[in-house]
Amino acid sequence: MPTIADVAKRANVAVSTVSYAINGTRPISEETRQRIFAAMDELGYRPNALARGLASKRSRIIALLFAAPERGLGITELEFVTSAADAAKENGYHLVLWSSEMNDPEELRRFTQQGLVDGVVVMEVHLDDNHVNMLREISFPFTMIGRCADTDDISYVDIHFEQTIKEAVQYLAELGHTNIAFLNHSQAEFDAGYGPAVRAHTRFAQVVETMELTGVTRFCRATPLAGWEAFNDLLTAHPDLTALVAMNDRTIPGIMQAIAERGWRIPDDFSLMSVVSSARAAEMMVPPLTTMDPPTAELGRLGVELLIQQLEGQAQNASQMLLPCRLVVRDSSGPCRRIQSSKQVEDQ
Amino acid sequence: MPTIADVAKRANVAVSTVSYAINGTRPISEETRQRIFAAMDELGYRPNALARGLASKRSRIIALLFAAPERGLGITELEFVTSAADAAKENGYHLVLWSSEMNDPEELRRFTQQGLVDGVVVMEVHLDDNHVNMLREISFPFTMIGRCADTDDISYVDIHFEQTIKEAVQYLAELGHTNIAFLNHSQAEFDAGYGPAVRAHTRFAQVVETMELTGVTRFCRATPLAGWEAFNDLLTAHPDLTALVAMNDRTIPGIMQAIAERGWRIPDDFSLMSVVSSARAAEMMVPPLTTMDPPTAELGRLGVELLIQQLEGQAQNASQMLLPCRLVVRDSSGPCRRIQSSKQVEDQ
DNA sequence: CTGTTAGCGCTTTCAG
DNA sequence: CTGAAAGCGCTAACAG
Repeated sequence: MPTIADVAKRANVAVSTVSYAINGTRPISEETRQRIFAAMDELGYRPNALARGLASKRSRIIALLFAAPERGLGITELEFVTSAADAAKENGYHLVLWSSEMNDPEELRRFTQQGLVDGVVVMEVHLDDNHVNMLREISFPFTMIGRCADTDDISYVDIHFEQTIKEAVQYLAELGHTNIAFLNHSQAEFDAGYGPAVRAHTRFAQVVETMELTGVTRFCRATPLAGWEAFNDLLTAHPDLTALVAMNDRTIPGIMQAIAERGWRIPDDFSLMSVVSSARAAEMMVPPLTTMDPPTAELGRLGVELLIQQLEGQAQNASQMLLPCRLVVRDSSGPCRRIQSSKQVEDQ
Repeated sequence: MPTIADVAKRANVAVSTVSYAINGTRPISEETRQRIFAAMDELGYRPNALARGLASKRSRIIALLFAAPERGLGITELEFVTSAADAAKENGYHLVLWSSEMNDPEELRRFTQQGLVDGVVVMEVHLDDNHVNMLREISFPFTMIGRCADTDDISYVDIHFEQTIKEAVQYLAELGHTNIAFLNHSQAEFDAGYGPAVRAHTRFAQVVETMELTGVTRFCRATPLAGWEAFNDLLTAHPDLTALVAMNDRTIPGIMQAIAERGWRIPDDFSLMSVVSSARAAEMMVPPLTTMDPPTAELGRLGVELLIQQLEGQAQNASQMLLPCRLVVRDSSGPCRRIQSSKQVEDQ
């Protein structure tokens, strides 16, 4: 493997000149530039990433703090990873995965202190987040996909949950639904201050109140069985429900089954939709699920791009962006005939 | 950030002694060892990964070549990534993601020549694989999750497709099915020499022949719609089919719908199962899908562990392992009543 | 058992 | 516009 010295020798220049030519850090006459690049080509030279990083104190490596959520990883998380990796590569960075059951923030500190990475992108952020607190304390550069409660001076991208929940409820209301259930993440995740769970919870209550609808909320673990139980509980307590909004599509098969067991049809007798749910999952359902599709690829990409901007000093102050989910109407939602017809019965 | 020199000074030893103490490369008297580690603790010293790598010519970083398959990424791929990351961390390595639309193997060469990573784990391997050929040509250390046609001197872990297909067919045969369809990956993937598609194809033909069953094979893209079409085509041409084995669970919802549209019930009128399909996906179906569950976590873990063994010279020769999938009977498979009853009609 | 020192391959002052 | 040389922080001979 040829080194920069080999290139310098062959081009009849000093190593520093080669370095400047490569990095464009200093003007180089066109002629010597040509000579240098010719030499590099002929030798098949590639700068050594480690040496470069050691000397410049910038490794051009960033880490994705890839913490598995309590509910397990899904396609959404996968898309963060792939889009983050692509974005890093396009910007000339490498992406390392810090797959942490690092629930110990000390481990995160040790990792950052190895000098391997220039910054980290944190995902699965809680309102009061150990990892975020750690990084802040040691002033290590980072951005979030998601956000904690106190976001002063931190760059992040997150889903606009407030708007997402509102649009979902509004959509159902326009179809004529007035009794709507909201199936959140698990109680454990809510209690742990998991951002999406908390924000959506609060927002749903606000929205139904403002719109003068009847809303009921329930927590639910991310399994079909939990969905089945939750649905039956909800309908026992609130038989007038005609629609349900779920935070997690993993509950949906159980819900669909519970609906089928009542002899009901979707969406004629009951409407179902999921928020922050990947199109891929939605299209695996029968019938395909109406969802608010999250911009997963953009979130992953922006997470790393904001970090890189910050590392390269192009960012004066923190950029904070909230991205909307997009309503995609598929076949699981529509006007409700069940309650309408029973109302007609009452009216007679 | 303290350096090794600071530690040496504080412990009253030479830097090399500190280095040897850290790496255990040379015997150190217990007393000085103590002094050194005390000094490290007091200073909060962390060895610099870049410097260490540069000096030792071993970065302790490996890459996962994370090529997106034509059919898109699924939970199986996600599990490779997370288990690979965990395994790397447990062995003191970092894992970088080389998310390649690197269909250009030259890009892979450039990446390896940067001296950043000690080796790479390749996934989504084709029988004649550009990436593998490239790595071989430049003698860069690597292992495969999957395998190419010529595996001389290459370590790999792969699913034992031959056994998996056989067990799946055997299971269905024991339930009394004699007319069985096999829904492979897409024609494009087969033609590209994608290992699983080719091996499963060949094996299915063998197995039905040996067992004196009637088998029909069809390629199918990884979407519910393609599954729907494929199923209808198959049953038009072969009305006696009573069971289907699918290579990709993304086709299943379409198949289930097609079955429902005929007024048939699963599994009474038709049995369905998927091979090399994650439990997570299987449990999202209604009814839950019988599958041959692949050992995804082991595959990811072994992929990196074999690589690390090779890098650390503990591997004399290539280790090649084939792991079985595990039959998990859920609710989509059983004896067929449809054909039995029509046979009875004939018998009368 | 421990110390000295020459690199690893590059960046970046400092000097011209 | 270009060179010389001093590191970056660590490992691994080499020398005792």
